[in-house]
Amino acid sequence: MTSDVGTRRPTIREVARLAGVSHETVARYLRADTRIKEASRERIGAAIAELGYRPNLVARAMRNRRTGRLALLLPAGVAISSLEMLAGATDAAGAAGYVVEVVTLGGPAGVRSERVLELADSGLFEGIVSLTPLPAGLLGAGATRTPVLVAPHYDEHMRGIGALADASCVADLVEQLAEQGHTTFLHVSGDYAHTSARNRRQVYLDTIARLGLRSYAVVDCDWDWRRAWRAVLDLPADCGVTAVVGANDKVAAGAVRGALERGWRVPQDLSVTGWDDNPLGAVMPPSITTVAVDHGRLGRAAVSDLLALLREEAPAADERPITRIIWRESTGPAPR
Amino acid sequence: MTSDVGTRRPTIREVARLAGVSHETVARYLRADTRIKEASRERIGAAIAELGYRPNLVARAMRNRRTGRLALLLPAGVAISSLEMLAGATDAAGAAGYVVEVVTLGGPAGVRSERVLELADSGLFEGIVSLTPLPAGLLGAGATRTPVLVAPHYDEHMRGIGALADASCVADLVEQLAEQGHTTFLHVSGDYAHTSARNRRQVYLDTIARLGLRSYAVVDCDWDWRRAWRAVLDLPADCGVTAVVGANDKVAAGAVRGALERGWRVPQDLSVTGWDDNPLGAVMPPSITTVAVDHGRLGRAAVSDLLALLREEAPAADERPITRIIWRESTGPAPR
DNA sequence: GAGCAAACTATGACCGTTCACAATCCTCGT
DNA sequence: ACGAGGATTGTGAACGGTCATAGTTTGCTC
Repeated sequence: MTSDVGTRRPTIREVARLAGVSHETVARYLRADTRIKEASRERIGAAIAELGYRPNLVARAMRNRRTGRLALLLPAGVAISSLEMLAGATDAAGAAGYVVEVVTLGGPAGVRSERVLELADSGLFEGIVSLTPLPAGLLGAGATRTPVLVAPHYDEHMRGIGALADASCVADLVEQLAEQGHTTFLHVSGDYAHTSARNRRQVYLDTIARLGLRSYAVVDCDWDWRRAWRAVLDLPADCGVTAVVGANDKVAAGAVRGALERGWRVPQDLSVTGWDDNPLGAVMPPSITTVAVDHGRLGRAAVSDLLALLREEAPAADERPITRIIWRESTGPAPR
Repeated sequence: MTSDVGTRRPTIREVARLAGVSHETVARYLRADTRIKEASRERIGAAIAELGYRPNLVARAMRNRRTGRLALLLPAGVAISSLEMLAGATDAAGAAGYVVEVVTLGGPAGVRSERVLELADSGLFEGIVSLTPLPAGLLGAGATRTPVLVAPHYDEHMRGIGALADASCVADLVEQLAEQGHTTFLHVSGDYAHTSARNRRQVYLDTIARLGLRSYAVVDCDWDWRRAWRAVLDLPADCGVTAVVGANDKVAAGAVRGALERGWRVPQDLSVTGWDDNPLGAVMPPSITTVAVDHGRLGRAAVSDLLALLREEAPAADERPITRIIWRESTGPAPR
């Protein structure tokens, strides 16, 4: 096979000339058309091998309007929170014969919208999944000529919302702790600019109220473990708090650290829960009870929904919860 | 602006007709050619706005052979180890006006090579960065018509090699611990199928030998924290080990857990080091001394090198180390 | 107001594939 | 030997831009 960097690639017509057939017959060969004489088939195959021919997908896409590619939009400057989500998305796309392109969108909102429109009309993609919200105008019927699906998992700053901010597990956590005798709780929170942080606090407060429990305080930690640490260190000895609900594993670990530093045992004197299932949380002494979020499934679902949109089918409903509590050493029965 | 999903997009010629100029003048307008009369410019701008015209990048790429896209190859089924690396790659590409497409390659080696060739000749990409090694045949001069750069950071199973497996920091760790009086060490290792695990062990052993220190044992932990935990629990009381070098944060945390469980204090009785800078490692009591690896820079460098290849420039050398030790509470002077 | 260069604009081919349709080649039955 | 009709193949026009080149205006000088 002859080929060199920079050399013009052989075209379907050159293959055809070498094989002694018309270019269209070669095209038929390439699309595995069965109605080709065995003799032609062999000559074409030989010609392709000899020239090292490979189809030009750009030309094909131009004629076809089928590119086999989906775009995954991310706001620039903010890392996607989860690789699993990306992996899930590429998996789902791959299974359907699509390839995913990760495109980052930079600049102010106006510029970003403009780029989305460009992408949607670029002919490069059959569909677009955006992990960041888009201006309403872009989504109205007919605003773009390519289906655009906004995955309802992140806000414009890639802060989890929707399913990612679903805090219902907090209710389970509090309920189960209450069953183990805990009555006075403390919540160490995330940054309230994050919907997930707000929701966790709210469900915490609601559940406390619903079950007639007591919340000693909600500490605004801004995801910063030092504040959770400080808060636990500063708890009055008679505050009665026996359980801390953390907005994520980091603040939970901060709370654990504070407790240990003042001589409290975890969980004998204080139970602590986290969120995110950081792998180290399973190892550190004590290992941390946490909530695992199935990001991979969210990614797969986003792409599946887009593909459904492309095929004009109804999106597949998936009622399974994407969060799941993992009970570990940091929680136990209330003292006494 | 009139536009509907599925509607054919307006072409440059329709814009030209509406503006009363030739299609080529519109093309000049689009490429910001300055030599256009103000009057024409205005009419063209108005026509573009009215029709909602946006250029078809596929058609442009076909004529141009310039797509502005780079492919980033990953073996399917293996999650990329680091988002930062991906973020770095897209950053570097974005800065140069390119967009990165993440393509996963599945199947056995033969099929994968074939897909790489297809991609290289597809006309879709101006260059390809592969994070997984490719068969030697694909890389020889002229095997493909598109530059392919294999980033030397991962092996075929996405296990870190090259810079990612650089274990030279282990020498620094051991040296500094020796300066603090430590003489007898233990290494809790990773899976030796990983070059990084092998290198860390080797540099550990070499440094121990070079400095005339003693290695009590190398424990084959396979990245499993339970084995590190067990190993520390089972250390004879008189073994003399005062420092544990862990192949990553998880086994390090396992070692810490083992030490605490048998009543040893960390770092007063036992110093422990990890690797990877897991964020929880900074919080857990004691916080873990670790090695941070700058994945983002590796991603940026891979793309920069590819772009240099495209421009036929020499790749920019960057001699800064990508690893950096972060000293934390889990290490301290040797006891007594 | 003719002459000329510079500024601007138009024309038609071309990139590599697929599509729609037309043409040719066989294989039979009669 | 001939026509029918299926099997196979060929032809030329699209797709929507850019390139190369040629053509038309315009502005200026004398």
